[in-house]
Amino acid sequence: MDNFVSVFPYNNSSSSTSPHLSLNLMNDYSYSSDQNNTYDHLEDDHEHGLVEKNPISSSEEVVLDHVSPTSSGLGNSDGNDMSSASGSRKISIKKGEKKIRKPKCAFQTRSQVDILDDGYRWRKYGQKAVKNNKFPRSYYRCTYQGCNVKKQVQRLSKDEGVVVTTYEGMHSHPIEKSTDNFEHILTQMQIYSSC
DNA sequence: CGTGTTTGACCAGCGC
DNA sequence: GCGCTGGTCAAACACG
Repeated sequence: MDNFVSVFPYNNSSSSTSPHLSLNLMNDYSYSSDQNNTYDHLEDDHEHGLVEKNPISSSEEVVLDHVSPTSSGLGNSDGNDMSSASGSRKISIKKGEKKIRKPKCAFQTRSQVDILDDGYRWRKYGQKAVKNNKFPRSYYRCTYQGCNVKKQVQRLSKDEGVVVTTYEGMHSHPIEKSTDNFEHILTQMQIYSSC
């Protein structure tokens, strides 16, 4: 099966497959554990006018959700401090020091498959059942040496056709295999967002 | 044999 | 303090 991926706009009004490509990008670095439906709020954000439209070309459209990133973005995203080869799992956070959350980019795609072939090589390192969602969330990490980009993939239970992909970090290396559409999308993500 | 997946366990944060 | 939840680890396993 080949990866049919149609990225769709948030407005469900145009749920019929539109010929043009539209990407919904959410800069989401601040969700916490009380956010049961992690991404449900994003639709609301869309209505709150947080969306910038950045028409890239005649055939593609990027819809950005900007949630005021604290840091200046993922410019130094290769500094994913999570990966300590020394066995300590979590980041140790000093007292009184606020937890630094990595900016995340999340976007929804309407896809038959969960895994988007974005040209990078990913290794799955976990899967968890998510509250209020009958589909599990999968955790992937880029296998490129020194690249600690992570992504989470989750299918919405209220719309099984929708896959939410959350990227954390930015790749410090070129795409390994070219996939035209996604390469474009990722490039735009890196340009237009601070993710 | 190298690479990727599965899955149970572990840990930390948060709310009550 | 306790339980719930999300995120990660790592051993076992599968596959080309």
